Formats: sequence, C-alpha cells, structure tokens
Amino acid sequence: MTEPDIFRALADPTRRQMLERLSAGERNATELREGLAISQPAVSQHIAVLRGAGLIEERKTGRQMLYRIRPDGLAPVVDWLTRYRAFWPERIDRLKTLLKEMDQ
Amino acid sequence: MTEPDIFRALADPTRRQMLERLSAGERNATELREGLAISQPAVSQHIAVLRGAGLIEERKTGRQMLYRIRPDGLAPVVDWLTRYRAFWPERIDRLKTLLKEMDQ
DNA sequence: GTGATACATAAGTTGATTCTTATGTGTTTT
DNA sequence: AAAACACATAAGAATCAACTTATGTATCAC
Repeated sequence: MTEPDIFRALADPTRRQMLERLSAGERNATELREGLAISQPAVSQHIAVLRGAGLIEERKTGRQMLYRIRPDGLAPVVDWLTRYRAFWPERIDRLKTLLKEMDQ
Repeated sequence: MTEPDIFRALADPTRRQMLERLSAGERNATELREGLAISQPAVSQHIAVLRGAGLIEERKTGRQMLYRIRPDGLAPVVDWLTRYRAFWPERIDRLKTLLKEMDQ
C-alpha cells in the first residue's frame, strides 16, 4: 500500500477496468471477471494486486467475496498529482467547476 | 500519449523521480541522470517513454536537450481520478483549500 | 455425505520491461 | 581537423509481470 505499489497496480488496463466496475458498487470475483477473456485465477491475482496496493477491500459473504473500492486508496495519487498542479492550469478550472457543483 | 501509456510510464519509480526533478524546472539528460545508478542509455530510454506518454517535451540547445514537463500531460490522469472522486471525500477538502489559496 | 460453486494459491511458461555494452550522430572545444 | 561531450539507437541479457493449468479450502444445494 505504498506509492510504488499503487502506480504499478494502476498500470494494468485490466485492473483499471476492474476498478471502474467497482466504482458502480460492490462486486464479487465472478462479476469482476465478466467480459474479460482471462482465467479465474488471473482475476484472483489482479484482485490481490489491487488489494496489496490498498485500492480495494472486501467482505466475505457465504462462499463469495464482495469487493469494493477502498475510499482512501487513491489518496496517494491525488497527493502526488497535486505536486504537479502548476502544470495543469486548465484542468484546475474543471475541478473548480466540479467542486462548485458538489457544494450544491 | 494514450491513457494506458501514461499509467505505464508512471509505474516506474525512476521515471517518477525524473518527473519530480523536472517539476522544479528544465533539466538536460545528464542532470536527470544525477544520483541515479543507471547508465546514460537507460536514462535516454526512460526519457523516450515519458515523451511517448506525452508527459514531457524538449528543446534542443546546442548539443544538449532541455526537457520539461508538458503542461497538459497529466490531464488524463486528473480526468481519470475525478471519476473516483466519490471515494476520496477527505482529499476533496484539501483540494478545496488548495484552490482557495491559489485564488489569492 | 456428495457434488457443485466461489475463490485462492502453487508452479511453470511466455512476453514485456529494464538494463547493459557497443556504436552512431551532431555540436563544441582546442 | 581531432578530441571531447551530449545524447540517441541497436542488440542482447536479465528481471519482472501476467498468464496458464492444476490443485486446495470453504460454503452451499441436494
């Protein structure tokens, strides 16, 4: 769950896709696999990487595991990004707009 | 300079270190190498990856190349991150504070 | 209890990444 | 013009990441 782990975890498109799926809510491993042309163990291994990076957490329900995004997992990325804020002046505006919307 | 390229480029600690160095201003390849226990070609190769991801740009000055962060290079990461904003409520506050500071 | 289901772990293979040394191109110095 | 410097590119070696098949553990359905 250190910074290098997180960037490594995010480097893989399959794992980003899984995160995307989880952003809509809890999913089990089988659901996370849907549409991905990879084996079940491969999914388990990706999950282990995401978990090791602190990006997801899980709860056991019967024989399945329900995975969800760990709320603060992306914080190190946000922190890292803010160090480069001077270089994305344009995007700042978008964020401002976004934050305003969220205030309402 | 597609999203996968960017995440892949950021996955390497050496390249993040180089970016960090560039965040302080323009550097040539030799300066980027300082303190890194890798060969000169290795540095050139890392530079090529960062460049391919659209994260840096350069200008030629005599026999040296001066590299700098490409202002909008990290935009895709910012965009990607905002899709997960619901999951970092705490960091939002930091950003708000940050943006307020920048307004002054 | 037996069989099926959901997931994890082990071990090995393959392909991608990162490094090295060797060499090439262009620029500056003497 | 020759030597030194700054960097890039090529080719090959070593390491790492992602996948596979095989197998293990726990839970559920019958």
